[in-house]
Amino acid sequence: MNRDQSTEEKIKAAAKKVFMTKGFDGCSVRDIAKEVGSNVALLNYYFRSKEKLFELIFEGAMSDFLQAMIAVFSSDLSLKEKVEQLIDKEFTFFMEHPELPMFILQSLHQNKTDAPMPSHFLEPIANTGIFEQFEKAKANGEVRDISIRNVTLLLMSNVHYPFMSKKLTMQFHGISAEAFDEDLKKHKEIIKELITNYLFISNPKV
Amino acid sequence: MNRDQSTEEKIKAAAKKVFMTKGFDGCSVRDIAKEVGSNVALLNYYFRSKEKLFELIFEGAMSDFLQAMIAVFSSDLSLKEKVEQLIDKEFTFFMEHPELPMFILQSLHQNKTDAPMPSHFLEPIANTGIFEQFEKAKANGEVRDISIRNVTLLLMSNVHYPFMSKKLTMQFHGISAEAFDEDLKKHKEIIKELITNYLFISNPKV
DNA sequence: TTGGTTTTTAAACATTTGTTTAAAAAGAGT
DNA sequence: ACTCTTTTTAAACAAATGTTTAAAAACCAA
Repeated sequence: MNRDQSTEEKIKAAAKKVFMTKGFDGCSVRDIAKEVGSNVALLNYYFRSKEKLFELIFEGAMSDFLQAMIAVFSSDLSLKEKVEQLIDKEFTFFMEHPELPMFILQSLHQNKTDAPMPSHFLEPIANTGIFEQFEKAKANGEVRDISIRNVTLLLMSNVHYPFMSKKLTMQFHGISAEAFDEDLKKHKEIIKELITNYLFISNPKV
Repeated sequence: MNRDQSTEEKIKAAAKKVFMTKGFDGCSVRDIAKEVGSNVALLNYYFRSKEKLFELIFEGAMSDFLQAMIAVFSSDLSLKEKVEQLIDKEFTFFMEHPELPMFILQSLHQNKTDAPMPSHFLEPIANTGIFEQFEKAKANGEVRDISIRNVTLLLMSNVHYPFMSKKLTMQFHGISAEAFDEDLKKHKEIIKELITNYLFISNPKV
């Protein structure tokens, strides 16, 4: 049957690279074929169309996007530790995949994937029990009275946006990519302190 | 010479609308012409090409983007008041132009405008004296020891991202647009408290 | 080798793309 | 009315687009 699994994978890798940097509308199937080093027809041989190929890449990206979250949430830590770990893990993850946040938001923005987010993305998160843990902590008075949705917005804003704003920020301040990466590290520490300080009621240890 | 100034303006308005929602790559000049209700040739008659028209729209958007900032910074307020006002003003501004942050970042991301940010965008901000005011407040001990670049990143993250993440957040939590807008308002209040609390050293008034 | 299947290719396809051309329509001054 | 300029249009252009076709190449079992 098969022997060379790598062709299909090569195409997916190339498609991911091209879609990520140029977006669905910003590239042609020939761009992807050139990246693969082969013919356009091959893409439609393995995947049925540009759209189908894109949906595959998008779903993979979305999956990656949520992985770090699930890994942290399903661990056996206190809420505060989870928040701190989440920020750390997401930052190291996005350091290696800095295009991801922009790709996800841009794709959703242009209705490039019309379907509502499939439940197999969201259920694993709910199944970690993070929501219950949060509500309990709120009832206990460990955590400020704030909705989980606002916590999410707060976290995502401070974790995703910096990676999306790289070019804007570099131009705005006239700094190099290296200087920006330094700012990123600093930002991570800032928001860790800032967010935990805000969310968690300081309980006098003594 | 002229009599009907409105044709050129109509095209610009249509182009703005279409470019904002679909992006440069996501639309054709015929889409814009249809929005205007006229011929494609007319676009190239007034503006020389799709790219030229886009650059015009982009510059206008970038200008709007920075207006609120300049207005607040050049006022005669304390730093803390300026931060609070900035958050308020930007939120009300983006409530009316929710597509702007995504449009700006997406355009920069795809090098759709290769040129570095022109100085006529940045100089007005520097000219408000906001940087000096900030450094002085830091020296006075009113403000935490943090770089202006990190303050900017913090503010932009929490002000811009929410408007970009609307679809993601709505799908993520399975909520309506109205519910999301409520979350937005709450978010604004949260970050006002959160950021000012973090930045400004509480000085005992008594 | 032979025959049959899978993979890869070059070429063609019908549309759509941004832009240009040339003519028609509208305006303005006389 | 007439002329000259400005504005608008329909049509055409070459190039690029996503997709399909049909044949070549590579592979594998006999």
